[in-house]
Amino acid sequence: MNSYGHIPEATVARLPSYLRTLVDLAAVGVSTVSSEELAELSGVNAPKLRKDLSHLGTYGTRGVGYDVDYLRFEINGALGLANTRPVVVCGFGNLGRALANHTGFTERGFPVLAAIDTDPAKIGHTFDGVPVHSPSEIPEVVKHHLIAIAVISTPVEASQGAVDRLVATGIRSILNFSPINLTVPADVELRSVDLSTQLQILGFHLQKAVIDES
Amino acid sequence: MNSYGHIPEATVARLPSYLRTLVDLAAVGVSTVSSEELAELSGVNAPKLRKDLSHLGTYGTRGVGYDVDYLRFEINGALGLANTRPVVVCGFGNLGRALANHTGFTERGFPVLAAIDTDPAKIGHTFDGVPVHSPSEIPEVVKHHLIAIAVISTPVEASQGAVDRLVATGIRSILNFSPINLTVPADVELRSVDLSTQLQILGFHLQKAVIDES
DNA sequence: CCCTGTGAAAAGGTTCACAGCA
DNA sequence: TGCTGTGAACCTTTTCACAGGG
Repeated sequence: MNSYGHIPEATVARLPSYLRTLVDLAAVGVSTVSSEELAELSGVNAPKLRKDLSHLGTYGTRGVGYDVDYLRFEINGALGLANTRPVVVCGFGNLGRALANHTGFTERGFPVLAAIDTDPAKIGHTFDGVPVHSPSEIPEVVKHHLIAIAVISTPVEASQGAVDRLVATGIRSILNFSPINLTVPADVELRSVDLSTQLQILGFHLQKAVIDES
Repeated sequence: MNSYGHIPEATVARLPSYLRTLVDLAAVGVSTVSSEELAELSGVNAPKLRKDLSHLGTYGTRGVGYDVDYLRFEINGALGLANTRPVVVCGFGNLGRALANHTGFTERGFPVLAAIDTDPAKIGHTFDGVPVHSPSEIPEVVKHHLIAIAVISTPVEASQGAVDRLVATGIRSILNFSPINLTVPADVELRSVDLSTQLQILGFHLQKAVIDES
């Protein structure tokens, strides 16, 4: 029942990285870690890490550091990972299949329990344990698997339609990989990851480096 | 030779989205667009869009709006997309293959010209036009294809090693998809996209919504 | 003495109202 | 009049220095 006060968005975005580092440390048998070490391994600076953790509570021991298992438990709780969130993948092409197979999803409490695709050759079959359904079956699939989150990996032409169907069945969390700006009601949380956008940002800095040299 | 002054990072991150919208508008035959429309279609508000564009230059016409083709040309130039940047994909598993096939990469000037993998069954073969090489061939591959950017889609255990090899051959732009915090020299730009991090952020807000209701 | 937790300052980003040009 | 471009206010995030408990 801890409500964790108010955690800034920038902090929330970094918590998964800290959690990953803590899991790795625990696997290697480390039981205590300083903010300096944890920050270094997580790719941030120490004051930022401490400020981030201070928003969750005071889980460290002055003069010592943080207990790996305890901090791990607390971040896990803050992120709501105590609960498993079943996921449906919409669009079972190359990317969709890669995502459905992504072990990191299941490992972190986001099992992909079903996929949606329009290809009759795929519908009704199961690939790597993931059953493929037609778009018309979305309501049943969502209800049956208690789906909490939808991943969009359809071609761009199909993504807005898929989102509309999902929203109509009550889905309120969507992770979009198709390169298009989707429209959702205000109470639906949509996060978009455009793979080429990342390359374009890298491209910008490459070019800037050349200009700066001249 | 336009150096574009100094463009804030937050603006750079949004330019690809504006560019995408402009390309779509041009495809539908729209030749002029207001900041209000362009912002709406790009998923931002109008003042933010105008402020972003003001960092590139004054490309609009007061009382009228922006010329779609001209603005598209300018953003393209600002992002350095006038040049093609050949890409190598390291780790040719499910995700690597999906990325290598991703049409958005080639369309936006980032052709995937080669892949690297340790699997002897893949090395020496070509999949969907992408030749697969062994890690030891990285220097030759980079030189031969004038590779500018590397994408990491290896298992976590292999990613730091792959990055080290790439950096040694002179690669200075890396897009990492493996869920681990990689270490690179200060002059190498590393961007990381952890797919499960995005789900965890969605999970956080899901949980918060439940708490807020109580 | 060591390392965490935090207030205060600085930097970066967003919003707004409106000046100014077509 | 209409819509862009921008200075100023506001908010968020980061940084820093150090207070304070083990």
